[in-house]
Amino acid sequence: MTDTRRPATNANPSDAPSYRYDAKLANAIEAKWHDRWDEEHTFWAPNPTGLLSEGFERVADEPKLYVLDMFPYPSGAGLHVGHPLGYIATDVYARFQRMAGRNVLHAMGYDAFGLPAEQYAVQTGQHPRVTTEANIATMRRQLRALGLGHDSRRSIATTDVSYYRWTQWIFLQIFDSWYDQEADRARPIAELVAELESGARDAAPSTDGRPWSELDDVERRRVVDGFRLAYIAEAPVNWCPALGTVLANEEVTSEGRSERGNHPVFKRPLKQWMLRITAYAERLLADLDMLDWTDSIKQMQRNWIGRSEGARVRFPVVNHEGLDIEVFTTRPDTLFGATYMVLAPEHPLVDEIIPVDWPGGEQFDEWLETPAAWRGVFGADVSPTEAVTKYRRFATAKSDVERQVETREKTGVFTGAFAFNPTNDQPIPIFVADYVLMGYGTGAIMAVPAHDERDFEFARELEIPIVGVVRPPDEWLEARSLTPDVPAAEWPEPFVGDGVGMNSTNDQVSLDGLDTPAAKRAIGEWLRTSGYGEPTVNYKLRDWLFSRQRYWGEPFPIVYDETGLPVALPESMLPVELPEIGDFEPRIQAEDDDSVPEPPLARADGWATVELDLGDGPKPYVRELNTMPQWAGSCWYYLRYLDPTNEDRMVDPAVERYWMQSRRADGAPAAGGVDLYVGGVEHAVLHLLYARFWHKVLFDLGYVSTPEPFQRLFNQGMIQAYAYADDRGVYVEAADVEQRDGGYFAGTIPVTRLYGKMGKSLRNAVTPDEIYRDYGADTLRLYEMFMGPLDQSRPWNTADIIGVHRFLQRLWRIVVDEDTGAVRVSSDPADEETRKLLHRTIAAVRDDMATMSFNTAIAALFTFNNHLWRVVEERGAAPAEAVESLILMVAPLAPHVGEELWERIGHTTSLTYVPYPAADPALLVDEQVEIPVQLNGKVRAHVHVAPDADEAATEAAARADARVGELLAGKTVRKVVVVPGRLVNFVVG
RNA sequence: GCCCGGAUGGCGGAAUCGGCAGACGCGACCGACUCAAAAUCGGUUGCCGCGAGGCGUGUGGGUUCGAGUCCCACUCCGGGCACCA
Repeated sequence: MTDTRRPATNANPSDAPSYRYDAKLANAIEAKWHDRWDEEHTFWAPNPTGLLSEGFERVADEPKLYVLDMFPYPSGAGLHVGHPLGYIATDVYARFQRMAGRNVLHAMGYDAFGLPAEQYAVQTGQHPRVTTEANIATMRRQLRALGLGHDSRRSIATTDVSYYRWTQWIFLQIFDSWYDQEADRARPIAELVAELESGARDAAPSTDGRPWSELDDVERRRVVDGFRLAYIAEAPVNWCPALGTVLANEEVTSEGRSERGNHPVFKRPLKQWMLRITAYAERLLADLDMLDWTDSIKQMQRNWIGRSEGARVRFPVVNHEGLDIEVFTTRPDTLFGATYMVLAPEHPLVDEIIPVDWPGGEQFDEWLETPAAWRGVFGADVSPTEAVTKYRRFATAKSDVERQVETREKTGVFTGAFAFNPTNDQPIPIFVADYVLMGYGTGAIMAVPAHDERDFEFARELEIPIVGVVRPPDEWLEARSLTPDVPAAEWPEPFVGDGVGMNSTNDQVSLDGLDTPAAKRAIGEWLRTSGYGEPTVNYKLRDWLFSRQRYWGEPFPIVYDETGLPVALPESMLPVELPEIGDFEPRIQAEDDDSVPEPPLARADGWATVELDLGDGPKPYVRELNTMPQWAGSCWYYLRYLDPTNEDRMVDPAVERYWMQSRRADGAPAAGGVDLYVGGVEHAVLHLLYARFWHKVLFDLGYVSTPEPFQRLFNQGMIQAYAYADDRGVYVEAADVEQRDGGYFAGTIPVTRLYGKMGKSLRNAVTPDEIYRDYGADTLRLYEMFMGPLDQSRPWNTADIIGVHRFLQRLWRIVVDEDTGAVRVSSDPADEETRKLLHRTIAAVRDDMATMSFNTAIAALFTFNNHLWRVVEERGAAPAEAVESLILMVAPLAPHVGEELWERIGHTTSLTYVPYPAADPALLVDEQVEIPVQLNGKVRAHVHVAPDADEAATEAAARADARVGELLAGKTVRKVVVVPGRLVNFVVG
């Protein structure tokens, strides 16, 4: 196999026929049609109203279709052939749907804010705007060459001031909203203020019990700010010193490194903007059911949201009247078995509960002396405070990477304090251990070692009592050679499944004998009545950390007054333009530097502070100096495509309704507005979760009409490629590798073949430009669609391209004489065979195009193309009806050749809106079908029958066949299975 | 560890409901054209076997007249999550 050798398609062009479809001709045709489409505004999709409504009457009766790509980040690296796969697919689909009578909206924009542009700008010393615009121009040119049918009027970049003005506007809507739990939706903050003022809502829970009327202005603002969907919080955040910025949880890998750049990330407390995505956890989870997404993506979102049902339980701290430690547990039924508690090292209550000395003596009967192991490994003479302090230092010094790599041996230290197990008032010790995470639940747990792996391990380590409160099923015990009377402390491992309650009775409640679900209900009831807790639902999802210490992002439309509290700028002051500064470099910090990071915008002289009149006279204000994360702009671009020139609104409501009110395949109203969204699986949680969240806020506030943005999501696979490394493991340029003598060689150096992502790092990138040069864009399009199913990853193999190129050559040759350039199409009617094959092809291709099975659509077109070529060879020309249909069917896949041939056979207008061929059902049925005859399930003969022959007729036809007669001679037929139209099977003895 | 997805010729891949495995393309082989080669065109091509025939969809079992497709148990590969109480 010679993957990398370029077939000499045009090796000797001077010798080839003058009018052959080769790369040179293809390039000329393609350039011509790009210009024509631009001039004729071929792909402009009219809106029902507004500036882009010209020509709407033409499509007023057509159903709309909104096809969307995940818009690209315009990187400086340029494209390789893997990048446009999804764009080609959506273009083929959109072109097909236009011909099938839909008003199709398909546009392309650029997600242009963000880290890489800024880093590149820093490296080259140029302003990020300059490099970004250059990158966009390059990418536009490369994508234009593919002939993508986008409505160019709707192209936006998130960095356009006219775009991010509305990103800022949306942020203001989020800032000016709160989540009404009873109504289960976001509402304007003004309505909350009204409720607080009228007394309809009690401010007390957030003000130490003081009523609204007794609060001063600043206190009132604090209360209201505490409700907002966008709020400032001092919280442990992901700090990436190497990038000089904080990151969202979603941007940190499981190895505790930044997704961009793979730098270490540390937790540190910082004051940052947060968006209250957690308020939407349940809806983000539940509404997944309405979407046509793959199960795996839905599952990834479900896992990220991480819903679990359980209970909150409050444990009173011994000797601290009124102080409770609240925990979340999914197994409240094991509460009687809680023999200790654990707080996360960062838990705020740790400092409050630590006693001066280790408990001992008469203090507690059970704990005559604090065991040495509980005091930590820091020496026997340290105090509880010292032990905990040292342990905390030990825990935080471990980076997330180390926590990951280590064998997860449980470590921890006793705080010296106790809490009462509320079921029996027994004091249980409270530990600090880093196996409990501050970021989940309440940052504290009740530990039930008999029924939890981690607690069991920890309890074994520190010799803490293990009390079984769930009797395992007999099989579990038998598998471990245990009997029911063996105490849990002697089990080899904890029992974590469902069983039957035991040792769980007090004066008020008994779980003994109850199965686990019943026990959960009973203890939930008891918690509620006793006041110790209540059943609840907990989510892994955290609020979205929304500020970044970067230059190249959207400025917040926020200023701070003398109180230090945030003030939203009025809509009339938008946009807040990104100021020009000389030095946009982030301040990179050392890993141990814990000074407050300085955002680049702090260096914007004359901008960072500003005098404004926000209604109470001119006053000095300090601007918010952080910028928004890259995800902000990508959260709503699909809405701006709808109405990109609207200066008064984010999107006109009538336009929004027109494009976003959708129906599902079965005709039912869809939850999401975008009919088809195609993109890579890498955005499964980040972008797709954030965009759904923003959409739901906008839905609650009445700015969009659907609860979800994207009805159908399609994840295209990745184009991968072989890569080659020498014996040092260094990658060599894949294009230079040859296969010979059963091995691979770069020159004379033997190399080994590997397989992976296409790109610079593996030195195996193939660029679209080289494929245009050697074959043309239509060949590239066709090849990418023919490689395999769109949702699968598949290897690029340049050698295979020749196949689809030959297809186009043959198609061309059917219509155009290669030597003379003359068009040859016969006006004679097509023969029977051709017509039947044509209509069968139409039926198959239409079907496949609608389901995006482009690879099999192309296979069917190959077959028909080959047939028509034989007709041309036999008769000198192919019948016009067949040629026209073939051109129209190929056109969405290879639009330039399609248009050119369409024009050459005599049409003067683009085929973009010509109806896609429809199959005549009468031509799809055969007079005779050949069906197999099996003996004991093995095919032994074939017979011809009418397609509608019934069982008896089919069996009779089979028996009448001479070959079948021979086979059955002398055998006893025990059973005959007849599937009319499919087969006959004789079961013989 | 948990949750998804996948495994079919030399290669990419086809195969509605369980009903002729390998459509279509690449490659390979043979032939036409050519002084020759490339390009182009035509034919052959799952494996074993001269043939009759046999064997074949990751492995082992099962259901069925019939299994790539359904069920059970596994292997390997890819992706996601991971001390989530």
